[in-house]
Amino acid sequence: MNHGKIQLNCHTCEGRKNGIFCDLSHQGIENLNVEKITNKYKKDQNLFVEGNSPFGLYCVHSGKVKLTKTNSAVRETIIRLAGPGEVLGHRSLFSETSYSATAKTLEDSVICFVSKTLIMKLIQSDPHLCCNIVRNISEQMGAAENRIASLSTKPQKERFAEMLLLLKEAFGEKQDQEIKLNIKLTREEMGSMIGAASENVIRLITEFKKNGLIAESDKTISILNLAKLEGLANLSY
Amino acid sequence: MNHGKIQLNCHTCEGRKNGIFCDLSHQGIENLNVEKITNKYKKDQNLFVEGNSPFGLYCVHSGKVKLTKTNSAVRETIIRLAGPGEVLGHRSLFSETSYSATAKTLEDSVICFVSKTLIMKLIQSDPHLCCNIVRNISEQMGAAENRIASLSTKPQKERFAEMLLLLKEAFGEKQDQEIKLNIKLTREEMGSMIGAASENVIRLITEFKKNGLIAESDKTISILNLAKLEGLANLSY
DNA sequence: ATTAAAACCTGATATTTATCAGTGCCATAT
DNA sequence: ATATGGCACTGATAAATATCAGGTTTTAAT
Repeated sequence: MNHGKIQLNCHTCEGRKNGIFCDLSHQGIENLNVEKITNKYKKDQNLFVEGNSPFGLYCVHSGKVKLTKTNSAVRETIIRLAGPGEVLGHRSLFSETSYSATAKTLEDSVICFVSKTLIMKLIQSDPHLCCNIVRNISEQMGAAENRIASLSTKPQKERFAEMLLLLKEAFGEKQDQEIKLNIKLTREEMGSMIGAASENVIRLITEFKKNGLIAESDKTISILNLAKLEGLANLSY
Repeated sequence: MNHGKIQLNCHTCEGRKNGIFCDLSHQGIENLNVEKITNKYKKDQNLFVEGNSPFGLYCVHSGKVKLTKTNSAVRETIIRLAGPGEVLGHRSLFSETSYSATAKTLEDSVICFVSKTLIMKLIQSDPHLCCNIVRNISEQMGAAENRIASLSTKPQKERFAEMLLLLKEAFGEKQDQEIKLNIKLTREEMGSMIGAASENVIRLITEFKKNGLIAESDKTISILNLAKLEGLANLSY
């Protein structure tokens, strides 16, 4: 087991270059680099919990995180999945409310913490950052609106096909003829992404496999027939 | 009929004081005041249409607007309702995509247009504005997440009760013992807010009336028994 | 005032989806 | 090696929801 501290360099961090810190000044990146706190998380650890008060944001370096809401104490809903380069917890940080969701690692991950104080300091010195945050949240808002429309109007099968396509956008890796979705989710978790009981997800997976749309090995789904899947998803965007 | 131009003063505009322009500098407000373009809209007019490119944002002075998405060419989904003081179109403006929804007036309205150029100029001179926009979108994102969770896990009746409570927050006016929801929506529109067929909305309204939860006069719903309604909505926030 | 269109309503039925019960598989801890 | 718990799977049934068909009322236009 490795108990050693991890040293990450924000200047060269690949994830940073696509995220909200992409066009920070050299000095800003240096501040980030010095003040950020990097931690290793095992699978199934919480970064933060619904109801708690935010004191900074989290930046995924490696690994994957799910954001969930536990509605009415019963079924959980996955609000978002975040992979390398993505930022978590900024929404609650700026709306000045407590966390509206719980963040939990889906696999062993390395994640940096950036304090609220530092964020505010960075925004002062580098106003661009704020615009990037607006852009980031705006894009997530767009995704959320699409999901609301899907949940409101589409049947489960279409939503499931759509989910596979979204996973492809975020975690897809082209391999020969097929596209491997590089993320491991239980049937239950997939269900909580599209508002379906896990039993129904199982049935849909069985059906899609039978029809040659997808395959699965080592808990990982691959898309075999993208065109057909897109047809099934009945996309409008 | 009144063809005259409307003169609105941003300095004294009540709506502005709760919105993203709330703590703009005096000079910033003056720029807004001079450059904004004010228009009257009849009921059912479009401000912008899904797929078009944004060139500014819209600020509701009076009246009400619905933001809808027409998924898969069939059923429409209401993404959001906006009343006086609320801003529309900023999401697409900043994510630099085309409009993902259509904005249409629900009643005769007066709405100001603010060009993208001016917004960017204001952000330059008054960086606070950007933070307010972040806060604004963050709050909307929170609402969107709640809706996703509701649609995913709650039955129609709960979602309908929840919708009435949200309408109360946005448009409720206390009158004696009851709370009047100052907005006129068709059964169809209410259905497209909660992902339900209009027939089912009709049945729910009938049921709620019978149970003394709500009343209706002149197409306007009033909440008679708030506590009972909150119980039915099974809120988690 | 008359007509047309839109919205509202109701019951019956079909479809979708959830729930329940039971089984087997597989990883992992003892 | 074997128990154990979690996950995957399957079929049957129940419940929720959509759709359809037929009305009535309301609203708006001529």
